[in-house]
This record gives sequence, C-alpha cells and structure tokens, in this order.
Amino acid sequence: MATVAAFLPKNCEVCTIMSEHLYADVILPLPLGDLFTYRIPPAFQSTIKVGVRVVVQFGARKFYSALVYKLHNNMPGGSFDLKDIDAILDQQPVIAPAQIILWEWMVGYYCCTLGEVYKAALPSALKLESQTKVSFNPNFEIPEDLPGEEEALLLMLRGHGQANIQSINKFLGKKSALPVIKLLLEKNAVLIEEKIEENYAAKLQPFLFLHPKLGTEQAIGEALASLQKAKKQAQLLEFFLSETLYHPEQKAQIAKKELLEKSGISEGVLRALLDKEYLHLQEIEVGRLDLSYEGEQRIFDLSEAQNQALAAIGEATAQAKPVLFHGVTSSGKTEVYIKLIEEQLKQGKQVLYLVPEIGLTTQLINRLKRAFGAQAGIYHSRFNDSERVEIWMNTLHEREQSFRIIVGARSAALLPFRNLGLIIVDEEHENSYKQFDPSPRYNARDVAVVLAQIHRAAVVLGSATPSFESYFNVKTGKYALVELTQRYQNISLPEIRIADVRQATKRKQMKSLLTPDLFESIEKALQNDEQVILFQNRRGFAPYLQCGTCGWIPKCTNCDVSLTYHKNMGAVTCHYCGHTQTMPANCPECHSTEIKTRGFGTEKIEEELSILYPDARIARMDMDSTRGKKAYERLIYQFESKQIDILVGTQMVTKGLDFDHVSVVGILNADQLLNYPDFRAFERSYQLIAQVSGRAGRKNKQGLVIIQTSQPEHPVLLDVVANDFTRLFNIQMNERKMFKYPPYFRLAKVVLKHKSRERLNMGANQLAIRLRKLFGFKVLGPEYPLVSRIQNWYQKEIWIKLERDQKLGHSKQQIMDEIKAVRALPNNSSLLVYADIDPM
DNA sequence: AGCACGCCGACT
DNA sequence: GTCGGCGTGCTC
Repeated sequence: MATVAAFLPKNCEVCTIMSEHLYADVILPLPLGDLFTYRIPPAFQSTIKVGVRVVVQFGARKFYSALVYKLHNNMPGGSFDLKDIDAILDQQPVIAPAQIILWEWMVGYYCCTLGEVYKAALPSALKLESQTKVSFNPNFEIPEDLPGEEEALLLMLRGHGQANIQSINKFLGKKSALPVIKLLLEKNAVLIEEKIEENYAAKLQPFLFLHPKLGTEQAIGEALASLQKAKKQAQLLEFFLSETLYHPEQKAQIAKKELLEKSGISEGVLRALLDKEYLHLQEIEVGRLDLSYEGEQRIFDLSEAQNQALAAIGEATAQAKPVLFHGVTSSGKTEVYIKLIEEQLKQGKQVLYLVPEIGLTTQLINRLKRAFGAQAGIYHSRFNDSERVEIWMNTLHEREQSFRIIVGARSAALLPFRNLGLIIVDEEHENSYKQFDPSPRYNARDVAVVLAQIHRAAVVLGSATPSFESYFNVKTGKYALVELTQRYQNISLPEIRIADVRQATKRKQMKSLLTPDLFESIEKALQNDEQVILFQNRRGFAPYLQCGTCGWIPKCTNCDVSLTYHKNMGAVTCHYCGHTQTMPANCPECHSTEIKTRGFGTEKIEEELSILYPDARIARMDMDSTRGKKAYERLIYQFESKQIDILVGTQMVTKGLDFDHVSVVGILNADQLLNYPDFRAFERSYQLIAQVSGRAGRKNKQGLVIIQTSQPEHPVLLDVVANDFTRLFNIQMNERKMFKYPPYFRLAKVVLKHKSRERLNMGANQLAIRLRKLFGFKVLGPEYPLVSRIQNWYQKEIWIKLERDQKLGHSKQQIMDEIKAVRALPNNSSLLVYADIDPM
C-alpha cells in the first residue's frame, strides 16, 4: 500500500519544479473507464495543477467539470483532434493527495471507474454539467404554415423565455424533441446555447467597516465632533468603534445585524452614517456550518474495564493493526471512542466517525459535542449541497475554525481528509455500509481500513455483534481483537426466552400475534410503568393479500413481487418500485369478495396491540412513520421521555439506540429471519436478535427478551439464548469453508438486467459459459434473484467464488473482460451488466 | 452517460 | 415515400 509521502513526488505541483506541461489527463464525471487528454492553452500554464477542476467540452455539445489527474508532455497517439481546456475552476486542488490513492484502490477492488468514484465523492455542487438552453429568436416572425408541433414549441418558448431539452421533451410528450428543435434551428426560429453554471454560492452577509476617510485618529475625532447634534448617530459610531477599533481584540468589521442588535439603535441611524461616509458596508462571505457550541464541555473518566480496552486499542494501533472492538451492548464503547478522539485532537489530527445510518448521526453528534464542542460536525448525503461543499472544503483545508471530527454515514469516508489520525467504524457489521447502487459499490467499512492505512491512521471497528468477516480477520491475525465483556454501570445482560408459536397455536393460547409468555410479560411491564420494544422486520399491515376462494394474490405490474397491504393508506403498494393501487374490493379472477390479509407487518401489530392493551400508548417506527425530516428524532425523543409505552418497529429499533426504561423486548417472528435464503441468514439473524435484545435492561434490573418462533430448537436461537457468539461463529465457519463462501472466499456477484426476459437469459448464459471456462465450478448460476423483475427490468445473477490470494485482482480483471466481451456480442448492447464485489 | 448515425418496420 | 424505433459505436 502506498502512503501519502510515497505519492507526493510523482505529482510535480508540490515539488519545486515548475515546468510547463502541454497536456492534461482528466477524470470526467461519467462512468467511463479511460482518462481523457486535453491541451493546456498557454494562458492556463501557470495556474493548472493536479487536483483542480477544469471545464472541458466532451463530445459535440456537452461541457463538464473534469478533474485534472495528470500533467504531461506526451502527445497521445490515435487519430483524434485534441480539445483545449476551456477554463480552470479552482486555484487550489479540491481533493487531497491521499484520495487519489484511495480512488485507485477502489477502482481496482470494486471494478469501477475513476469517473464513478469522482462522481460519488464530490458534492454535486462541485460537479458541473452543461445544460442546453433553447430560446425563441425575437427576430423571427412565426409564419402561418409552420407545422403544429413546431408552432406549439415556439409559442411555449416565446412565453417562457428559455427551456432545457428535458422540459421540451416533456412539453411535446416525446422521448427526444431534438429533431423538432433542429428544424426550428434551421429556420433560425430558435437560439441554442450551452450553459454551464456554478451551483455553489458562498453565503454573504453585510458587514460594517470604518470608511477609509476616517483613516486617522484625527478624522475620527472630527467625525464624532460633527455629530454633536445627531446624538443617536454619535452613539452608534461610538458603539461601532468600541466593538471594533477600540475593542481589546481590535477588529476591522462587525456584522450589520450584530451591531444593530447589540446597540439597539435603528437602521435609519446607521443609514445616515453610511450616507455621511463615516461607515462603509460590504458583503462578506460567511460559512453555513454551525461552528459554535455554547454548552458545557466535559469528558468523563472511564471504568477500569474501559481503560483496559483503551490501552489495548492503543497497543494494537501502535503496531498499525486495525482493531476489532467487540463490546457487548451497553458496554460503553462510545466513552472509549471519546478518549481515543481526545488523544488525536491533542495531536492536531482529524477523526472520522462512521455510523451506519443517517438517523444515528444526530444522537451521536450531541454526545460528541458535549465532549468536544464545535469541533464535531456531521456529513451525509441528505445535507444540502452548499453545506456539503463547505464541509468538503473545511476537511481539505486547515482553517482557524474547523470540524476536526466528522460524523457521517458511508459517503463521509470519501471526504478529502488531509491529516487523518483515527477512523471509528461503529456497528461495523451493518450491511448499510455497503453501497448497492450506483457504482462504486463499496463497503465504507473496508474503505475505512484502506483509508487508515494510507494515512497511517488508527482504525477501530466496533460492534456488539461483529461481522464474521472481521472476526475471521482477527483469527488470521490481520486485525487485533479488543473485548469489552461487561455492561456499563452494573446493567446485567437480559434474560432471553424462546416462545414456541406453533405449540401455542395448537393449544389455542395465542393472543392475536402474541404468545402467552410475551403477552403477559408486556402486561407486567406496563403495570410497572416500564417500556416495551417489539421487533418485526416487515413494514405495512400485511406482506400480501390473497383471495380466500381461488388463491389469487395481487402482484405489482412492474415487479415480480406481491403487493404489501398498507391499511393506513387504504392501498396496496410495491416495496420495490412504489407502484400503488387501491385495495381490490373483489378478486379479478373469480369475483369473490373474500380477500384476506396474509402475514403481518408493523402496522398490523400496532393495531392488534391497541386492542390487547387499550390503555397503552403505542407507537410505530419504520420507514413509513419516519418519513418526515424530524420524525425519527421526535419518535426517539418521545420514547426516551416515556410518552410512549410500546414501540413497534422494523430493524430501525435495533440500531444503536440506548433507552433507560425498556424492560421487555419481543421478537415477533424469528422464523422470517432464519429462513431467509442467503448464506448469511444465520449470521444476520444472530446480529439482529442480539442487537434488539441489547435494548432491554436497566440499571439494577435485568431485562427480558422473548423470541417467538416455530423452531424453538433452532441452533441459532439457542446460541442467542446462551449468548454464545463463538459457537455460532465456529459452526458457521465450517460451513462457509466447505462451501467456499466468505470469509474463506471472496464473492463477485455479476448482475445482468434486461427489459426482455429472453434477451436476459441469452446474455446471462453466454456470460456464464465464458466464466465457467475460467473459474469452473466456482461459478454459480445464472439464477433469478429473490425478485426476478424490478421496474420491468428482468434480472439474473452469476456468483463467482474467488480465492483470497494474489490472483484476486487478476480474476476480477478477467471477469470484467468477459463482461465486456459478452456486451459486445450482437444484440447485447442493451444488456446491463455489472459486478458487485463483496455483495451483502 | 449522452449523442449521432444507420438500419429496419409501420404508417400518413 | 418518411417517421421513429432500436442497435451500435464514440467521446480526448
């Protein structure tokens, strides 16, 4: 692995040599594998640098902001005319040198292109793309005999002034309106211009300065003297001086808003001073980031166990080893992280703290702010563009006031850190660290490990339920293991009981969806004024509907799935494409009105509970109930402050939330997790159940977890009950080894998509045959995945098991070559094929 | 990813 | 005859 130091000399802009370069190889924000070479006009010779963005024309029309990757003097071979760079957008590089190393690693490892990584990493406000604007030519007289379509478009353009191609397509109801526009262009009826616009604008605020006329003490004295009759104006000018020039910290300016608020003097008075040219107003760039923190800052001492863990992490880190920090739920891992962060900040280093979900950033940031004040900041994809640009720049450049700790989801790993000292990956087992779509299909946890290596930074992967991959890496000596086996503050681990649904059903003891054990435990908890969490990993009311007479099931028109019934909406909806229709009143096959709901989701549980416990305050937490921006936080707040007694939720309730009054956790249907057709199903079941169980338990009282299942003897459940991660791990590892699954082997999942089932099958078979020639029995499929059609795209998968050895990179290259070859075969150009490395 | 070009079937 | 669909290839 290269390091920053090793990388720097190759790029001359940081060396002292200032030689001139004729050509620049650039990365375009497109999924193209190649770099493209542009000529550097003499005017840009002195300003162009590796890492700055430049505007280039690509193809006949479009302009993009490309990233300068390399400067050189080697005229590219080939028979094309080089284009010139049109503009340079930045004075300084917008990426950190270490990023290029990371990007290149990602390109090789995840089989993606530099353009895709560039696109994923940079905030969109920094990626420009030209837009074609069509406008009406005011000098054109619309003739009588103009064809209807052209006339309609012209009239629209005359009314609206300007339109882009997409809106014209929409207006004409066509796939492509280009031919019509061309006709109008030939008649000189419209004007076309290609516009590329910066979409980041610095935020400006009015500030007040002393007018240059008052440059001397004497001039100020005279000005004040001249205001003898204008008391208010004199007062304001004096106040201004006391806040700036005569202030102990001597400043040149003060915000207009601040001056008026602090002095309590009206704007009219200020205007008089401006008119007299005593003061001067100027708009100044201000940041959008919240870099203030008023509250108290405090870092707590650690327990003995935590201190030991801290020391162990330090030792492993000194040996440059990633640390797997395995600490049971509520063992106080965060406090240990805070100490680790503290050490890094003292050394002036940056810290990256990854969390699996955006929702968890708010909880965590509050905690970090209590420890480190305004030095902690958040970054994730739902931030608005301007804020993201500012965090980006803030991470890249040392500033007086900066975030030193960035808390974020996946994409935060792609920020331009210049001086990273520590990366924490919280809940490292979470599969939301893996990006599915679009490319780059990276796992932020694994990217974090590589990023740490590049920076020679420490990396800590924390979890109460480590992924088998990470645990395996401990076994092979790649990672160091640090454990925290005690829960914090004498909270004992919960008691876990299994409730046999099948038996209870047979004996007719079920209370709706609840076994007698769970029903009674909830009742008891409510009586004791304690809280309950119920987990069911399925949203909506019922996963599907069925005709009671003929067995018909409503299915999505675009996808190969049944429609989920949402009672609140009074509709059935597809969880893959969003297609929604009203609840069918009768069966279209046999016209029976007897349409039944099958299975149950969170909505149904919520409803049933309100019947079983009419006095309880029940709430639901899933994607539907947390859609609003603040809804998630509100729910958590309400539950924390005991305004809710029972919280029903999907896996959202399993994630890193700490509540103090939960005594009972119920898992309504463990079978659904265990029977999921995936080689990781048991690992995931264990993680989910153990995580949600960890929400139970309070100071000095043991919590209770009840797992409902029809397989009470299931080995995974027995391991959960016994809290025996190692046993499960060992048994599963044997199977993984035998069947050549991760972590013993790596997986490459090749996904093929096509609108036509036949074409898909053709292409998939062609590819599978070629891959089998290379990898033999290590190729599985092609097979339809669980959902064989999404949004009218049929899909198939080919899985390839790859040895974890030196040939890995080569094997991936072979796979990509075969994909390319198959796509080049006749009739396969509209076949979509990609490789997903380490799929989850 | 866009976009242009060329080839084919379905229509005024 | 031409319009528009799709398949193919190219972009410095």
